[in-house]
Amino acid sequence: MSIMPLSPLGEERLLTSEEVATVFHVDPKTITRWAAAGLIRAIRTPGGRLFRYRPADIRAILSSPDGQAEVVEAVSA
Amino acid sequence: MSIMPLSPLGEERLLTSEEVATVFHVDPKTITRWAAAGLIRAIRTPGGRLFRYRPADIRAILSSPDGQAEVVEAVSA
DNA sequence: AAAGAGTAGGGTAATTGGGGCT
DNA sequence: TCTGTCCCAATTACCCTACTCT
Repeated sequence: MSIMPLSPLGEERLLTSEEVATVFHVDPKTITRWAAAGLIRAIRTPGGRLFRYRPADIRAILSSPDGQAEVVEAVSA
Repeated sequence: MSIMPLSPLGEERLLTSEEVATVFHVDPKTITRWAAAGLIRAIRTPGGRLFRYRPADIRAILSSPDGQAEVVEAVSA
């Protein structure tokens, strides 16, 4: 998988838990934990099984010293 | 360079306290102290327990004669 | 439709960071 | 003052299984 810049909708391709885990250098399980705990915004696939993440949200966390990326919007629920 | 794979966001993977400790040949605890004291920039995981560091920041410190790497926002993507 | 790959969930052990002390 | 080690609590990592996605 290479660099697929944008999705057909013109947005950046969503990241998988494993990809986000790679960024933070943590276990993929930890990412799903953060998502489940509402610590990071996640998008659930219609099947309800998978978590996907917006690159912008991840970058926001990386830019925050506290890792507290303001959850601008409450998680879907 | 480029032996180190880039993360899905196009950045280098973050380093753990232990990895940074290895670089400086000190105890990991010392690294977290530096981070807590603001001597080196650190990114906390959303879980709030772990510290992660940008390779670029560490390199900056290593390149600085006094080890005084400005804590400025080095990266602006 | 079937098979293979990938990912989330559960449970438990290990690691990490905070505070205190040397 | 700064660093390393001890104890403790919370988070994180690794095991296996079940279900989804391609």
